[in-house]
Amino acid sequence: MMKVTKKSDETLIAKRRKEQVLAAAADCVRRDGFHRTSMSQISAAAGMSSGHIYHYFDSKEGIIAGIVAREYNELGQLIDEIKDATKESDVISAIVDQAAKSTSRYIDHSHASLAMEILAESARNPEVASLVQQSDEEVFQSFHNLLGGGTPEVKSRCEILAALLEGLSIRALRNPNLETSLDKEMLQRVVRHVLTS
Amino acid sequence: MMKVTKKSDETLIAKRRKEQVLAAAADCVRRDGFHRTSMSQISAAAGMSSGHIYHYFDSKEGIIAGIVAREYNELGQLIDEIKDATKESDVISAIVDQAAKSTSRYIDHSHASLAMEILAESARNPEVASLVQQSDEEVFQSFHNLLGGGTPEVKSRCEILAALLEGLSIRALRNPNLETSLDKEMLQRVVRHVLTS
Amino acid sequence: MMKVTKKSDETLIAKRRKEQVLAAAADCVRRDGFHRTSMSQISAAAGMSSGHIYHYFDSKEGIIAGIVAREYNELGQLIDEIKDATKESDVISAIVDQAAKSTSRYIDHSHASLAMEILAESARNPEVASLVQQSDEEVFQSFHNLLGGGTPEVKSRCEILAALLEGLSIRALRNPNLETSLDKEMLQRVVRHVLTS
Amino acid sequence: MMKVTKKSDETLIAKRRKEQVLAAAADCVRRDGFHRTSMSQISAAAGMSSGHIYHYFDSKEGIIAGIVAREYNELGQLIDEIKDATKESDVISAIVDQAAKSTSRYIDHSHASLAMEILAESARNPEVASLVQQSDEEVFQSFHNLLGGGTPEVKSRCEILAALLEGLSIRALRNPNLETSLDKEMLQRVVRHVLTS
DNA sequence: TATGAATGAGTCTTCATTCAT
DNA sequence: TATGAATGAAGACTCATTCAT
Repeated sequence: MMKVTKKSDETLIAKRRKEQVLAAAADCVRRDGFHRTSMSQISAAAGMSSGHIYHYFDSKEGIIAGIVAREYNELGQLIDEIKDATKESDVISAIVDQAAKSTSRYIDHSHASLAMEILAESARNPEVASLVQQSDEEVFQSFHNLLGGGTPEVKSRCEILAALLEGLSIRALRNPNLETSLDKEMLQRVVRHVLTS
Repeated sequence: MMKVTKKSDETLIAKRRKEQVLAAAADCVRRDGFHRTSMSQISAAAGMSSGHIYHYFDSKEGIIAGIVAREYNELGQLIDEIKDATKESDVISAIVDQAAKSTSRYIDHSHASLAMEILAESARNPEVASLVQQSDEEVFQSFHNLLGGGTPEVKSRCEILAALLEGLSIRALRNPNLETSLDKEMLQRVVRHVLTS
Repeated sequence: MMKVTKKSDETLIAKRRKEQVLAAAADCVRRDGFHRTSMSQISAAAGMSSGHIYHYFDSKEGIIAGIVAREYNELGQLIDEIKDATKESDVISAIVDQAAKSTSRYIDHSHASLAMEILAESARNPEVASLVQQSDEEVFQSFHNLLGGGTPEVKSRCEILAALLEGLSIRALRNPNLETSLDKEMLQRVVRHVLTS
Repeated sequence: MMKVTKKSDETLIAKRRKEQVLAAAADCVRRDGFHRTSMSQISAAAGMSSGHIYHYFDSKEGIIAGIVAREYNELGQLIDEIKDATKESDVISAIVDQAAKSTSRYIDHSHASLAMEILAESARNPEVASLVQQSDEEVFQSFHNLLGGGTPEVKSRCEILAALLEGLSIRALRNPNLETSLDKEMLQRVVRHVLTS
């Protein structure tokens, strides 16, 4: 059911329209969750009739898929930033720096909220699951390359690092005072330890 | 709306019935998520008419609350196990051991799935949020006590440790091969480092 | 469906129990109306389990019938009072006096409320309708007798008088200030005029 | 909850659709009463899907409010007719004539039935009550004006007149032979007496 | 007699989706 | 392209009634 409509032969205008819908939908979902967001909410937020949305997306699930893809694009940019930074410092430091910078993003309620929504959805919905997993694989591939190949050891380090950072989103939801409890320098030292120990 | 009905003056039978409903509902939610689980599914799974469920719970939201509470009870037991273990070894080792043992639980798809569902829900639903946050506070309180009081430093260590472990659930959903990628001994070393560095 | 259970071979205790239920039910209905009054409300108000009510009444509709009958019994008493009064004054004056005394009853919100409920019900429910109509006939019969027989003229006077008095209940619901707007002596003069003009 | 949706900026088509629903709903209510009329009955009678009715009304209660308002509009027209008639005769006679003409309307089972339903509802439902009371006030205002101002005396005459006429609806339900029992000329004389005595 | 646990049909309401315009 | 009227299936919840105890 949930097809990501092919991007070929799409006019530029159509692309913009789709992005407009996805941005609006993502906002709604961050606020209310997938299941509490209705097509009419999305259409209102996107400034477009609900019927017309079906010209760009096959179904509500298609929009979900679009949101997930959109989310991973942002992650891809993170990797690129790290690559750029390696021109001026060693890889480890570049990653540690980037991790430090990302902390606030992971802790942000709005981000955490959407992340949980996507993960919960991926646990039931095979199509969302495969999207999530493919995207994750790509990101990790890039990451392994940065760290000199996907040896088992590097892979494990990456997983632990990712768990730690993404886990911050969970902590943010469970503990509203996380921001004050968490010592960011301690976190940074742990990150470095994970990558180097 | 969503009140956890008081446990006082409930007959033993009523308690069993409620638990029967909660167990069934938790299964459904793990499989399909809150919003895709209908009351009639729950009633079928619980072997009870849908109408009768309302003798034990005020609403579907009440059931959600029950599931959340149930989940935290299990966590309380983990803490107790750690306390017991401290009679035979030092606290740090007891925690590290318990963390190692818990790893597979966090990685378990069924656990991760329910956890994300609860977290996603808590991000929109203030009543679930407050339940989640209160429970978390209690658990952390016990934890701080084990580690000799809630100094800022200890608090931060605990947060980082929790992020790391709970983050494993996220990794499990994003990477189906996590089990093979993750070096558990490396993880154990990191856990110890977080607690002692 | 709606049978008035036979009164023969009922124990005295049973009668009291039925009355207890009817009194409770009438209160509920006055407050909430037939359709918004649940059997469990009635059972709570009557101090009796809901299941047990079915020993005395065949159905919820049977209770309605009981309430209607109960209401007319009260009306019969009014007639008796008039009869008594005719021993000391002429019939017309006795009626006018009784009408004056009844005014406040017709205006009472609680009475008006139950009356409308019964009338509305009688408009749909043939069994309630026949109960209402039979009772009304009986009351009017007595009334005609008081006034020297049911000649067409007397019948019409009675109808007009009844419309006027019962119409006060409608006015009470439509105008919460009826009590102050209505000049009771004017009303009394009109009543006398209806009977004598 | 029960808002009468604003009539401004409604398309003509929407108005017709709403009227279509209200007419259908009023029919259903006359036949079965509010509580026994289901939304699916209304939708069937209105020739419209049940879901679509919610484009025009917020809830079933909103439909009730609409029916009440509709009923009072008709009453407003009565007043207008009286005003027109005063150009050709004195006020009293105009009112007496109109009252005579209205008699059959008040006696009509279908009218009486809906009136009782509305009154019964207004006795429990504050929002219906306020609608009913406001409308009544407006109608009485016009009426007082016709009779040369709202002096206490005039007010009382109006109340008694209204009680008499509206009370006919009650009589119609209690006595199916009212039409033959009631001498309409006698009634007319009483009406004139109420206004002039 | 008396209870209240249990049922399941029925209610209002929402919402993804379609389609005439 | 674009609208939004229209559908109807599905959902949470209520409640009269039954029945084992």
